Amino acid sequence: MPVRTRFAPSPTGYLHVGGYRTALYAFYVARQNGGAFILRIEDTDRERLVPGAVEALVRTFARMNMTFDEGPILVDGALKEQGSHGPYVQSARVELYKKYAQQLVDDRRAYPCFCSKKEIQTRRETFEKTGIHVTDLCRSLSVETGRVRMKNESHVLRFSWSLRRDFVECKDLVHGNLRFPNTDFDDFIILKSDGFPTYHLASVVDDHLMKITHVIRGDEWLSSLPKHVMLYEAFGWQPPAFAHLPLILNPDKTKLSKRQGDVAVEDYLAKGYLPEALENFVALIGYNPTGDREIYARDEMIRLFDLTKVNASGGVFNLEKLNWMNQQYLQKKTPAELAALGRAFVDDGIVDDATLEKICAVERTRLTTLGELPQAVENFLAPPSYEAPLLVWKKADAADAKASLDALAAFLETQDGALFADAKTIETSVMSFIAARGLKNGNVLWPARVALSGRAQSPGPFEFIWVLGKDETLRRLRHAVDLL
RNA sequence: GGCCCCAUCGUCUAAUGGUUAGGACACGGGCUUUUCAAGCCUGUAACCAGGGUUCGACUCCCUGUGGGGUCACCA
Repeated sequence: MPVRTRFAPSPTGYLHVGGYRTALYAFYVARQNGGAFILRIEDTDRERLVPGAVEALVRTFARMNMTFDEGPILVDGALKEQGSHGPYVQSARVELYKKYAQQLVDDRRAYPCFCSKKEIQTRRETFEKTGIHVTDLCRSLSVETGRVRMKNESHVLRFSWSLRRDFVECKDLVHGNLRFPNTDFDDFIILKSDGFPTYHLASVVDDHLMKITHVIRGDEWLSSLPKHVMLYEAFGWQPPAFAHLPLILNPDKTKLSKRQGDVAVEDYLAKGYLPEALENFVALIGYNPTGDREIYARDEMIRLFDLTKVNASGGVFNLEKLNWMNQQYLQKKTPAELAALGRAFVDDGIVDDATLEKICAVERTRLTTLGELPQAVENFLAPPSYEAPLLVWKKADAADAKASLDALAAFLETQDGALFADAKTIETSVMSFIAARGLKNGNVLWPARVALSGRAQSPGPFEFIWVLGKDETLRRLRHAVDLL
């Protein structure tokens, strides 16, 4: 049987990193087995519809270079569907859920309940106060009564939890075998009074109909697993394999939330994290194929991934490590690649392509995210502003600094364009100039760097000369001489 | 509170009964050096506790403790 996995989010308008990792693992499993990876939209909560959310989600996955084999896709900006198991948006499947819910009613595994929300609420409060469980009154209604009242009374459909055994046994790929005491479950709702299904019914029906082989989802669903197992049993369907993934946590170990930082993939993209770095990082929360390495290409992950080796415990989202990871990926890019990627962050009215590429070449080891590029550009292009004493190297004095800068400027003045071709050539020339004059490296290079950058800490002078070009270099050098 | 899940350095993890408990981030030191980065070398740092099982437990079992999740006509 071909492997089929799905990512089934409710459309909230952004992709939570926890959901993203779930999708990623499902993607790995599907790709590893040559199976299908499916996107299904769970929009059965009509009160929480977010306009445009599906489009946004599809675009985000595209930015993350993840493609679905089935599900909603964007064609010329319009939402379409691909795949032969659709529709893939649950709101378009309501009749299907009604049909299956009715089947359960016919089989006496579900029944209509006419209690109002208020009544239920009252019962719940009574239970909390007294410990006396008064529930499921409608279960004892006769089939005939139920059928009659259904015609003109508002009602929901409840699953009839039958107490035929002490435990519900469940299997999970990451947690192993689980058993839940049967006594804890009430008759949960499968079809709401607005005719829409609840998650439990919809996901079970869809996963079955869409021939999903591995249900991969977050740990927050673990406690409702028995409900789903019972639903499969009531329908007489073979349940898929389940894998409940550990939660991604805030630094304080609670479920990752907006309150404590960015939770959306879109946020990290906007800050200039590379998709492949984010993927690598997120994949490693809860799982590491070898344990002695951190950088894995996607192909490698697909090859090595093993659901049964996913950690059972939650993992903190460690921003420091993401930063390191992103830097690693940034350093592997060529200057041209960085410049192309960086264009999204720096307007071309501010810097031309050639200069941006030079700046990228120089800043490569200093960038944590692409979002820092504008500041880097600014640091190169804005006229330096500093106090004259900064120009003086700790082992020299002002007079020496002035003489050194003067000599350097004079030397560069005489050079033609060839010397300015690249930072390495500039370095070679300037270093031999320093040696020929019997000068000391620090005495020349420190003041030169400050004159060019205006800062105590910055990229080196040769890199500045290269980026700025001959004219601007000389201008800044002479300005420094004047200051001294 | 009921039920469920979880428990290795501060953090992410490796280890599937026998290791000086390994790697990575962060942090400290050093090298390189014109500064800052990057790079290289290196240091500090962990098996939650108590009982078992076993010749031998981080690994298996029990209990406790701690943390988390979930208890909706939300997913």
